[in-house]
Amino acid sequence: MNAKTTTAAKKTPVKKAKAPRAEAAEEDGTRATILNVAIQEFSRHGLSGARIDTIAAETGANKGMIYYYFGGKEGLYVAALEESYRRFRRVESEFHLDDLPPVPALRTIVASTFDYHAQHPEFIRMVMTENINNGEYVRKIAELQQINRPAIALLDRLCKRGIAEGVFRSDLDPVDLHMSISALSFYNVSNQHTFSFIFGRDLTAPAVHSARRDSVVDMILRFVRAP
Amino acid sequence: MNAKTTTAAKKTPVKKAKAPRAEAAEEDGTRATILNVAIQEFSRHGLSGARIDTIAAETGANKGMIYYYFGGKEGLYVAALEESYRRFRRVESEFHLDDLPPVPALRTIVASTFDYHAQHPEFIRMVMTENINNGEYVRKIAELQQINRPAIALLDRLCKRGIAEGVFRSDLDPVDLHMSISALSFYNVSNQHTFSFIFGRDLTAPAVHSARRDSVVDMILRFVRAP
Amino acid sequence: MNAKTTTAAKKTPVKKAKAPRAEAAEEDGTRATILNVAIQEFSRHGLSGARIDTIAAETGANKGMIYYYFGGKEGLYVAALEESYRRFRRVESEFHLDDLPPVPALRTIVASTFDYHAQHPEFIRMVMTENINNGEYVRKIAELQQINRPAIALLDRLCKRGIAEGVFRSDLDPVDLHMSISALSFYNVSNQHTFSFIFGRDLTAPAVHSARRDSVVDMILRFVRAP
Amino acid sequence: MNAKTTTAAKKTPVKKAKAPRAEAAEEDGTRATILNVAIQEFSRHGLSGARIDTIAAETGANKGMIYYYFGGKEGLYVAALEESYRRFRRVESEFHLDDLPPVPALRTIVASTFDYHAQHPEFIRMVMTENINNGEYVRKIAELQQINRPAIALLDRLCKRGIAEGVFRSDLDPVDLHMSISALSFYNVSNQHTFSFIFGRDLTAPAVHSARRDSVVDMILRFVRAP
DNA sequence: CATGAATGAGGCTTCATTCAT
DNA sequence: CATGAATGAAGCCTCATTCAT
Repeated sequence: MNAKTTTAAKKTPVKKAKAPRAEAAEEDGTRATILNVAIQEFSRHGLSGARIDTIAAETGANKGMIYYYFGGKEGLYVAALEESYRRFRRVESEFHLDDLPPVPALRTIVASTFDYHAQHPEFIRMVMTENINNGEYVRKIAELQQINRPAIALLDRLCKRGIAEGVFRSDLDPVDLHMSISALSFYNVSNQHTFSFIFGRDLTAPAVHSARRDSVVDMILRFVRAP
Repeated sequence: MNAKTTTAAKKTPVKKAKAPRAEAAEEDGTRATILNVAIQEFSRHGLSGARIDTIAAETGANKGMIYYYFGGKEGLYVAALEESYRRFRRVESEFHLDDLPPVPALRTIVASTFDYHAQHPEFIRMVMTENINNGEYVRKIAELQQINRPAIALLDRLCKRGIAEGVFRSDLDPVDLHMSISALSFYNVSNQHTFSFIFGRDLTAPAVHSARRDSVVDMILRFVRAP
Repeated sequence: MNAKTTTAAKKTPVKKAKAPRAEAAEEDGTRATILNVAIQEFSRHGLSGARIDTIAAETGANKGMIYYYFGGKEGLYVAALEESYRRFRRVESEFHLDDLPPVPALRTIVASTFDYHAQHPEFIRMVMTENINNGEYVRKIAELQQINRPAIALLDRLCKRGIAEGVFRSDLDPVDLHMSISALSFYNVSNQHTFSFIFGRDLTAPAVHSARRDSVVDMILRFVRAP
Repeated sequence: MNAKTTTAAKKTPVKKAKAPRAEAAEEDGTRATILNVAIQEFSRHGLSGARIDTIAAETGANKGMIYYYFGGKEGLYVAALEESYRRFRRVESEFHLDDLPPVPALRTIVASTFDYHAQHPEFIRMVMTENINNGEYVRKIAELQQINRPAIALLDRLCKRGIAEGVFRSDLDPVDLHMSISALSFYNVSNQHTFSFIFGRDLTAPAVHSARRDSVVDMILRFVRAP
């Protein structure tokens, strides 16, 4: 069900996930190269705008390899989407915030999340693309919930700690909080082109970026603070 | 040049904005019908995923009419994008908040904006699509800044009033505030498919929607409140 | 750029001159077949009148192959034009006139050139077509001057020899002479349809053809003869 | 049989040659304007390359007018072709050479013809185009032979006079002579683009033009001269 | 595994022509 | 006569996919 569930599923044998691949995909090898190039291409142009030819050309490999490893365009897209999420969420497991008091810890999370979004536009664009696709392909990634769980878990622990210490409001919902942090971080990247043009404020300029980050951190902190 | 950035733009007359059309485009007539259908198609599938044939078929008109009125796919896309913005922003001019105190006024703005985003996913998707396109086409819409100005102006007046009355912090930036409101409203629509799947929370469910709206309103109000 | 001067030439690889083709193009293989058919089609209908679909159909190959090998209609046209010149000029290198006295040698050249034009209307028509195109495409053929050099070189040697022997006028210009021979040979083919109709003289009739050839040979010989 | 003999002759009523037009077409009025523009367009791009839209646009009139006056693209093309011939041949009737001795008279004819060709590339291009069309449309112009008769008649009288005076060879054929003069004059215009590029000699440069004219005049005179 | 060649469906666009007013 | 709008056929080109080697 990985590749080729939608269109023209007639003849493809779909040898999925062949080759002794480790879970990490930044390894070398043809398969990994294709995946890296695919993430770039799909994030730049979306699913329909991406070109198999371009991916093959930039990979240096032959087009047949894409079909061999991923079964087709959609299979490759799903793999690229999954890998994007995987890389993006990997960072959260690297936070070690349990030694920090809740407020500085949250401050760190928000600021880091905000920055990390800006540093990974290809992930933001993959997610935008997938939402344009109505999430049709993301549903095929079985492990996706699991991949994203740590992000919520981290906030959950922090909320509990902050509430216990009396510095956070007691009615916080970690998912809701995660959503706010995500929204404020995501938008800055996802809408940067239209926003920049319309309001004449270049969101990638360092000063603008950090002012906005401060504002976002401030907003979140005011939101959670106990009355 | 607005339309026909691609091929053989030499001889095509591309009679843009023909026909005595009023600024409103919800009128009938072939041109208006095409535009309405195009907004649906582009917002559903993006620029590269949209199909001229589909638009023509659903319009009931001949495919050539698209070229007659809009010069080509890109010309039509730009027109659809502009019209989307125009319709979306039209609502703001209908707010009459000067009689309300600043806090209720802002509460109204945020809640309305949040709801209005949810009610107009085709606009959100157009903007997402255009950002996937790196804002390449939005730049061709000369009046866009002007179309969006009232949104800022409204907030600007409100901030000044709230600050004068001592109920808002004195360091508010209307554009920054607008951005936060937009981000929190936008994300709920733009990322609904991935978010729903990953966190198992259907953002379109009325209860979820209004809980989230309350949270967003709350967040904005806490943010602006004078200390 | 050779091929794809029109649309979206961004990503197209346009692998020109692929396949281990020898300089001769009358070989078989898809590429060669397309080229041969294209020469017929373009010479019959000109650039704008030629049909890619017709060429593909007569080739028996898939339409995509034309784009694969030649990048597009214009790329194919340029290749067909170049190949036409190449074939046409190949004959001159097969003359071995150095053993003949100047006058018979020139007589041979003129008569052969005249006949050769009549036997290769597709070349004449390609050249006409290209002149209708203002020579826009011929300029893209880097080797064209080189391809045509032998024709002048042959006449140059002959003129020098004739002058040295005192049988030719001393003020001959080989390029001018070439032009006269070409003009008189070319016109008979290029204008045959209009001329035939207007003056009721079928230039392809053997008797008419050879009478005209004699007249042309005579004209050139009288022109070069030493006083 | 003027317009619409070939394609899609289904429904067109073909109101040919309406409007009280004089034989001359340089008059003003919509019909004449269309014809003038059409000569330019067809001579520039050939029959298949010419665009009805372009002609209409440059005429300033509506496309329907072309159909009204000429029945369609082919009808207009035939009319443009006829008018081109008519204008081109008009000049010959203006020669008054009976007072000149045969040799100067012929010299005048050749030089004038040569120059006149260079001054009327649109005529040369119309004739090229029509030959690419295999003379399919020229046959529909009933008066064409008659239009071209004076050119031969002029030469015929001159040949007879020159022969009678003993200055011309006695075996001259006026049609053959006309053909030689035409060929040498025509080629300089018809093949100028390819020739210029290949041999690096700009045939439109005044010095090149007159040197070539001298050569052509010389060639014809040597050809006719009595032994 | 890897490659170059081939395929076919479908996409965007053009253009001569016609129609209603 | 004149116009703007409409039509439909056909044109060129792209692209995911497959195949033979």
